Amino acid sequence: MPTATPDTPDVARTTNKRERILRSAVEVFARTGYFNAKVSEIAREAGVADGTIYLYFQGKEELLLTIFRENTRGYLSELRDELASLERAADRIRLAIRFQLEKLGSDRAMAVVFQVELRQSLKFMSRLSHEEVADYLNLLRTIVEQGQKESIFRSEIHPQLAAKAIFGILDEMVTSWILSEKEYRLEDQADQIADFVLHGLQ
Amino acid sequence: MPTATPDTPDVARTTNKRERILRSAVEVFARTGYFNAKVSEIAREAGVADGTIYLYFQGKEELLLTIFRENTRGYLSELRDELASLERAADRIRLAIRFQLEKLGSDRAMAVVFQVELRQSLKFMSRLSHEEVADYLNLLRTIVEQGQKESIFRSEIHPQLAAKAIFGILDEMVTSWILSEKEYRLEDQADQIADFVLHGLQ
Amino acid sequence: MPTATPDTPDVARTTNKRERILRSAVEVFARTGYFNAKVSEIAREAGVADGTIYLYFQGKEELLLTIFRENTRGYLSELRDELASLERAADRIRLAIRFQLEKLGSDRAMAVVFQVELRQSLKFMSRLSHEEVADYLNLLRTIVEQGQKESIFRSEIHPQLAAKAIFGILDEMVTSWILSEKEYRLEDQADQIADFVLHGLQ
Amino acid sequence: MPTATPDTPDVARTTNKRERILRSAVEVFARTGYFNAKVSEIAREAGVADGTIYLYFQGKEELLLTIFRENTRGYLSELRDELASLERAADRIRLAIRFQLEKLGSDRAMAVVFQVELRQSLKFMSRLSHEEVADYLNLLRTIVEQGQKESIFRSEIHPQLAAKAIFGILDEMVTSWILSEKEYRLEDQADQIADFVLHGLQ
DNA sequence: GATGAATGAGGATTCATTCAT
DNA sequence: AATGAATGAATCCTCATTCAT
Repeated sequence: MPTATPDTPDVARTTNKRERILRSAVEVFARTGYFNAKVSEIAREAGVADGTIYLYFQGKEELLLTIFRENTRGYLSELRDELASLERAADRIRLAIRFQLEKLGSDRAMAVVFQVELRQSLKFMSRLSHEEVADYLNLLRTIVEQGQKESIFRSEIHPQLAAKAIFGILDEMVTSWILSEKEYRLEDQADQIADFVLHGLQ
Repeated sequence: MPTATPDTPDVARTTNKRERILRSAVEVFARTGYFNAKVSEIAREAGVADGTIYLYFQGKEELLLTIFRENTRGYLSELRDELASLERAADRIRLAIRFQLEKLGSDRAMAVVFQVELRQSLKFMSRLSHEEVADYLNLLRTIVEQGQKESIFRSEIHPQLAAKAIFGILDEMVTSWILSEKEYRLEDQADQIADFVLHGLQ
Repeated sequence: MPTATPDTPDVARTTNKRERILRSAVEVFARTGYFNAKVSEIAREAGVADGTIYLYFQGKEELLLTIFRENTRGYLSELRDELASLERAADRIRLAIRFQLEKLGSDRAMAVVFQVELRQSLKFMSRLSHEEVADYLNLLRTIVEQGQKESIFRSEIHPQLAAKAIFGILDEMVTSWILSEKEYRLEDQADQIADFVLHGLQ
Repeated sequence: MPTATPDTPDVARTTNKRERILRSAVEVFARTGYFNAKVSEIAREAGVADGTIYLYFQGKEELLLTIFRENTRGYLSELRDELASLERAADRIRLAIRFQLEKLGSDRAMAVVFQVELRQSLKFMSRLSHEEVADYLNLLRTIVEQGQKESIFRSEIHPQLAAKAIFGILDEMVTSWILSEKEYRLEDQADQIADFVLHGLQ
C-alpha cells in the first residue's frame, strides 16, 4: 500500500495540526472575543473535529494561555538576542520599544488577543502578570538600572516604576492602534515614544 | 446641624435602589468577572428581586456601561473643576496624575471593573474609547498643547501621543496595583510618575 | 363637597372601565395571540393601570373566558329572538347561518379571538364546548328536529350530527375569512352555504 | 420467524432518535398544550438529553411544524394513491371522508395536536393554511369539479366553497370527538357524514 | 376604587466537553 | 490519533400578579 504523503511525517502533520488549532484560536478569539468564541468554530476553521482540540489542549482556557505563553516566550528570547548586540542602555530602550511595536503591529489578530482577550478576568491577568509579563518588566528594569549605573539615567527614578511606565505606554499605543479606525503602521511611532521615554529617564 | 430626612421620601428610596444595584454590580463584577457574574447574585446583594434590576437597566451589559459612564462623567467634571484653579501646565499634569491615582486607588472594586471588566471585548472597548476615554485624552492633550505654547514642553512632541502615553502609564500603574499582592497606596506613586512624565515632556 | 360628574354615576364609569378593558383585550389578543399578549399592554390600551385589571377580572385567563361568554350569550339570546319570528325550519336554518356570518364578519378582532385564540388548549376548549357551544349546538339541533317533524328534512339524519356539521361549516368559513388575504364580506356566503346545508338535510 | 435487525445500524438508531423525539413531542403537546410543553419533558420522554433535540430540530416551534408537515404529507400522498383506484366523484368523496376520520381517529394525541395545538396563533395558522391545508382543499375541490363535469353534483355550487364545507365538517367532527367524554369510533360517522355531504352536493 | 413599583418563578437554549467507535 | 454525536449544566430575562400607598 503506497504511503500517501512521504514527506509529511506523522510528527510534522501532528505539529501542523496543533499549530493550525492555535492559529484558528487566535483568529476566532480576535474576531468574536474569548467568551463568545465557540470551540467548534475554532475546530472548523482549523479543519479538525471538535474532539481533536482536546487531544492537544485541556480546553478553551488552555488555548488562550498557550497562545500567550508560546508567543511571549518567542518574543522574549528573540528580544534578548537582539539586545545582546547593543551596548548602551539608551539604544537598548529604543530597541525594546521598536521591537514590541513591530511584533504586535505585524499581526493584528494576535495583538487583539494580547491586548483585549487576555484581560478577561483578574484570575487570568494575575496569572499572566506573575509569569511572562514579570519577565518582560524585569528585562526593562535591568536596562534602566544599567542606564543608572552608566549615569545616563537619573538615579532618583525607581527602575521598576520606569519599567512599568514603559510597558504602560507601549500597551496603550498597541491598544489604541487596534481600536483605531485609521490605518497606520504601529512601528512608526517607535522613535517618538523612545524620545519621550528617554527624556523622561534622563 | 442639618436634619437628615427622617422618613426617606420616594425619590430617595428609588434612587437608593438604583444606586444599590449599581454598587452591587461593581462588587460582583469585580469579584467574579463580568461574564461569570450572575444577575441574580447582583440582585441578591442589592436586596432586590431579579426582575427589579430590569426596571432600572436594560440588562447586564447596560449595568457595566452605566457603571463606567456615570463614574467617568463624575470624575471628568470634577477633574475639570480642580484644573480650573491651576494655571501652569506642569501643575495641571501633576494634578491630573494624582487625581486619577487617588480616584481609582480609593475603590479597588471599581478599579477592577475599570481596568479589567470593561475590557472584555473589542466591541466594548471601542465604544468606550470613542466616548469617555476620548474626552479624557483630549483633556490631557489640551494641557500638553498649553505647555508647548508656554514653551515649557518640547514642541516636537506630538500632543496626542503624549496624552496616550500619560494615559498608558497611569493605566498600567492602576492595573499593577490591582494585581499586586502587596498593599500600598496608589497615590503615593503620583509624584514619581509626574516627574517621569514631566521630564519626558520637557 | 360637590359631586364631580353628576351624570356619570359610579356604576357607569365603572362599567365603562370594565368594557374598555375587555375591548382592549380583544384587540391585543387578536393582534398578538393570547399567550404572547401582555396584561400590561391591555392595561395601557384601556387607559388603566395594570393592577386595575385585577379589580375586574381574576387574571388573563378570565379575560379570555369573559370575552367569549358575554359575547356568546348576547349572540345566542339575540339569535333566539330573531328565530322566534320565523316558523319554518328551513328559514330558521337560513337565519342562523346568516346570523353567525354577520356577527363574526362585522368584527375581525373578535372573530380572531373566537376562531383562534380561544382554541389554545384542550382545557379551554372542553370548557367552552360544554357550555356555550353546547347551547348553540342544541339550538341548531332543535331546528333540525323540527324540520324532521315537519317532514321537510330527511329523518335518517342524526340531528346532533347535522348540528355539528352546520357548526363545522360555519366555523371553517369564518376561519378561512380571517386568514384570507382577500377582502370580502363574510355574510355574502350565507345563501350558498344555506343552499348546501339545506340540500344536505333534505 | 424473521430475525429483526440484531444490531441496529447507525442510520436506524439515528432515525429512531429523531422519530422518538417527534413522537414524544406529539404526546407532550397533546397532554399539556404547546405553550406549556417543556422541551425538557419531551427530551425526557424520548430518552435523550435536552440538547439532543437541538441537533435534530431548530427549536420547539420547528417540532410542532415538523409534526404537522410530515404527517400531512404522508396522509395526502396516501390519500391520493387510494383515490386513484376509484373513478366516480361520489365514491371519492366518501373515501376522502372516511380516510380523514380513520387517520385522525386512530391516534388521539396526534389528533389533539392537529385540532388544537396547531391553532395557536394567526401566524401559525396562516402558514399552515397556505401550505398543506391548501393542498388538501384543492384535492377536495378537484373532486367536486369532477362531479360537476359528470353532472352528478349541482353546477351552481362553488367548488372551493364546497371543499371548505367538507373540510369544516370533518374538522368539527374530529374536534368534537377529541373533546367528547364518551368513547366512540370516529370513523363510524363516515357514512352519515358522507350522506349529508353528498346530498348537499347533489 | 386605582395605582404601578416590585416581585420571583420559570424554561428554552447554548456550547464546552466527553467517549464510543 | 481522530471523529462528531450526544450530553446536560447553567442562566438571563419576561411578565402575570400582588399590595402598600
